[in-house]
Amino acid sequence: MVSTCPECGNKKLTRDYEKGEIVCANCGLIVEDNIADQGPEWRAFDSEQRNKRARGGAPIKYMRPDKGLSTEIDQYNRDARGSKISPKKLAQVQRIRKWHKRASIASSIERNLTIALGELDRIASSLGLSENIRESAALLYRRCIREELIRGRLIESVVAAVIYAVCRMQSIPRTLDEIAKVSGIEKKEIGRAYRFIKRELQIDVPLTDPSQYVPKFTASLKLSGQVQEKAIKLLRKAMKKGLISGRGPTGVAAAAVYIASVLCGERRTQKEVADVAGVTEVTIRNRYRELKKELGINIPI
DNA sequence: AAGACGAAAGTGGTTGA
DNA sequence: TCAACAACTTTCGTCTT
Repeated sequence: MVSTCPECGNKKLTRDYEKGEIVCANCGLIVEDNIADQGPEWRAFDSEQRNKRARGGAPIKYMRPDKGLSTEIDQYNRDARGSKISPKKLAQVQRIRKWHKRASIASSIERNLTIALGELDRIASSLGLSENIRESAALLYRRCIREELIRGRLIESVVAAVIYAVCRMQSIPRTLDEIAKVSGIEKKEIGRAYRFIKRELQIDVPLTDPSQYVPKFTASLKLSGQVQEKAIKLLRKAMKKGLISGRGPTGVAAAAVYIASVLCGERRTQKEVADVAGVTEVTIRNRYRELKKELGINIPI
């Protein structure tokens, strides 16, 4: 995300979520467009959701827990005139204080969930994830709250991490890059939150199988199903030879798709494949070299 | 002229002391 | 907390089609 105007160097940028633009407040240059609205999702599909969501309030970025919204009963045991209160009253005040605090905690969890579920829904929609995935993600997020893993972390980054984990567990992996793009959270941050919750909740997330990326790549490159099958077959063989451990799964998948496209006479350039896979040509070449060597593939021109 | 190839240097993250 | 390390990227020169 840009923070200064490239035109005049001004640091004051205005976000216009209606138009989806970030505008320099000084010179009016549109610094970025098509930005994601990070505000909450207001749609409600049933009465339970409506109760949770329709409460209104400011968009996420302005919503800081307790910022000027909550009250607290102070610690000085005085009444409004400043004189000490009786022991009997004192006990009552202490009781009230205790419950007041508990109630605020409960409502802060509520509030947290409201924001988180909205964000979850938004990200899931942008990524085109199924209802099933959303449910699992929501469940996992609730576990995070229960285990108090959110404290000190941005809600959004935990949500993004949860989605990343669930996608992998359900074998429809999304890259950290994709999630970073739609969530507006840095990849680094999501990865950190992901590792953290994985460790704390002791959840088992399987290694990403590169062939899971193949259909996505072949589709964006408009390659036939034949190429897709070929690529997956190549990956099967590669896996048996232990060629994929420690490698980025997208790079391996990209190389397989590239090779398959050549073998099937539907050649795509390395650059084209690299672009849809989100890796560089060099990486494709490196994986391609390894695959070629180990599998004894000879490329007919 | 465009694409493929690979060497070399740089980057960001993980790991183990 | 720091250094070593592997994977990946960037950049660039050369070769091939």
